Amino acid sequence: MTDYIEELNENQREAVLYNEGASLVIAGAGSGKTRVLTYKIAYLLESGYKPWSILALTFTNKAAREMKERIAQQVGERQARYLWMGTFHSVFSRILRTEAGHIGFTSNFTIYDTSDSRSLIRAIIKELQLDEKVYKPGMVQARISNAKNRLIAPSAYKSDKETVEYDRSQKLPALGDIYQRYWERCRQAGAMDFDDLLFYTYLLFNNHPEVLEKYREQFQFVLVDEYQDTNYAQHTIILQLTEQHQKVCVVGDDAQSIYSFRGANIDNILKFTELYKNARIFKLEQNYRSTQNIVGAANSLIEKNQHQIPKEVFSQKSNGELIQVFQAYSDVEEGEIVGNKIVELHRKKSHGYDGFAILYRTNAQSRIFEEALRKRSVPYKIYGGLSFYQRKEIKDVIAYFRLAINPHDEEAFKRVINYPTRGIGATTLTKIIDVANRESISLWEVISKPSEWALSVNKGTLTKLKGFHSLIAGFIQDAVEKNAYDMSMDIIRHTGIRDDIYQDKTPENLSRQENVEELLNGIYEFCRSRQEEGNEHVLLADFLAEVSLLTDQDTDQEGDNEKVTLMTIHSAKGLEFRNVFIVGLEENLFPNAMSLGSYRELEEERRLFYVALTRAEENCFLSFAKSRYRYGKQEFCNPSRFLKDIDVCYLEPVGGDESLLSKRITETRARLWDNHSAGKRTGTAQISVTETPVSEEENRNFKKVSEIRGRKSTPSIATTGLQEGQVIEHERFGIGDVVRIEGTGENTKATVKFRNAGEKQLLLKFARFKIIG
DNA sequence: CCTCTTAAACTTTTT
DNA sequence: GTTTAAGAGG
Repeated sequence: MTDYIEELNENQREAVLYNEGASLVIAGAGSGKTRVLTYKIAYLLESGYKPWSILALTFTNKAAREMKERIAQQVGERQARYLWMGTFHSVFSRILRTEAGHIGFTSNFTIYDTSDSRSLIRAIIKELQLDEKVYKPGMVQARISNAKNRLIAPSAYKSDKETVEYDRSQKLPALGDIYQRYWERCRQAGAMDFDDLLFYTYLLFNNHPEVLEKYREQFQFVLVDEYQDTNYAQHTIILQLTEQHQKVCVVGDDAQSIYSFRGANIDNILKFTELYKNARIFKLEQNYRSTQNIVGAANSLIEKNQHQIPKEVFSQKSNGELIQVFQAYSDVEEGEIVGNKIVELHRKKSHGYDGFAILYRTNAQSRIFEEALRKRSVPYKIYGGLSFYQRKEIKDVIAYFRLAINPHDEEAFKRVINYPTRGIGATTLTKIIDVANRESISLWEVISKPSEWALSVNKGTLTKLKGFHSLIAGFIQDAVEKNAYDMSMDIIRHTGIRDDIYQDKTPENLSRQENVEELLNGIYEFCRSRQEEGNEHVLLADFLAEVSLLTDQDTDQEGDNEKVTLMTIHSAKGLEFRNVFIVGLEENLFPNAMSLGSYRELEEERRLFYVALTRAEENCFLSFAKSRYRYGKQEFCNPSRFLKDIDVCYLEPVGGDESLLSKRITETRARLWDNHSAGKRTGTAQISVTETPVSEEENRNFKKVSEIRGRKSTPSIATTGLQEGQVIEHERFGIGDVVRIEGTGENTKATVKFRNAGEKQLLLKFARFKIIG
């Protein structure tokens, strides 16, 4: 028996060792769920399963990566690297790219993000001459997404009596038509949205039994993490893959189901034992994360929910501290209290900053805490909100990338046809779209043969269109052979983006420059790490395929240790922190006003609070403010009903009686704050005083193309010298021992066991490291 | 066709 | 308070 099995408690061990058929692991918060999954996969590998025959689906890419690393520590990188592990979306997009031909796509299909898809929906609403006030794009998008998650295609949608009747009663009879058009336009553009990645996987398996058979045979064991947050489509795909062999293990906790707005359905857990008749159920109830007080408080809260699988989560740790509840007079004061508390714990009890998290219900709440922490020079990192890839300048650049890979991509086309300005305006674009709709072709096809499709524009415009066309056509040609980094440099130069953002030094432009440089450096790193792993040709398409499913949760910045974490409760799922602050516990904020409509939604909010509480290992602090700025107006608020749901024996109220003093502080602060923001406005002008000429700036920040090329021809000094048994220090992976050297000359590969990063294979001609022993 | 000014809508949560 | 859409004027 393998030694790590000894580290598990009885229930965990049973869950790990049972591989005869389907199993459902109900894992309470902090009960070592990830540990069970990792050990189970390690155990499967040791029992003879090949790594590529195991499919493990996680909720975030980061979770997948971390789990892979942990498995690598057990069984070695050699095996772990071939595991199929990732989010539903990333794993199935990979399969869809391989099988694209079966469903009428090419392997280069674009993935539309939420804003691409919304913008297309808006365009369709306008084309159908519907009122945007009635058919709100966001709401239409939600309805379409919902249909897709239930695997209802446009044709089925339009022929379903009940749905049609419902839409009519809602005074939205055109929804089916919008859905149909949206569907077709996505196909025309060679694009899939997030929901399509699941829907088309289902269709692929459903309509092509031989393809399904292939993957069924390949994936001999399937594991799913966070099963309570899967939707009907995901659940159905799992069933397609595993119904025959029943080798499936799903792990989840109904009490932590917080994604119903995305179609997730708790009932998937309940239905599991109906669909897999002989499924065994394992319950993990011992919490290893939190103190007894925190677990007790969380239990007393979740008891208030009707709809749940009964279980008794318990902790054998110490009682720990009571949960402190702070009352603040304003949102700003709430920030001050939290900031002070963090500084206090840091100073007096020397708690490292990385052990702190501030969790809130909505992203909009982050600002105040940022201010408070900045004022105290407390380092912090913030997740969510506007992600890097959502920024305008980044989306613009990426839109060109997308066109170079898939010119039919309508949203990318519209985005850059006139950026940088080349005199092709709204009128021309409308004409192109009209022709495309009339002929059922993509916008790109229209401008490829404008006369053939009878596009009526004047001569000057036609020339401009031709210019744009040949620009993109050139990129398309180069993109199949050129290195992704060279390609991205070409694009930024030849499109005029570089000239546009480097022409002046306004603060906005400076930040755009920084962001574009960061993107380029990202691509550079991407190429390098791929090359190190032995891929000679890293194409722009490879980068795009990866980047469209990345979220900023997945991209850990260097030097992000020792920082306080700010995030929404949703993104905190699966994480743990020594000290957790749950803020904004007010009616209409948490529970959110949007969720007060139904009991179901209210229970989900309560589960959300449960998730938040159970993130804490040692200390948990709750806070609410009596007034808060919303839409620029001050609003008064009442404490959240959830505070009353926690048994008082776990709580310790703090402050709230120094009303006069606090009020005075708040007023003074409000005045100061006005001055502060006024000062900031004049301050911005001064930032641009220290300036370097554009060219220098460029040279400093853009890495030279020759750097990549250069190393190809001249192998690094290390290639010749490196021997087994030596110790190296790698630029990214740190210190490691050279285990093995294979191959000769150009293709020499080293297997290195890194002390922190696990075992890696490095292609020496690309690897950057130095020998230290 | 472009750009500047003004008005309105907006906030739930995310792959 | 912030961001994005629409309208006016060049």
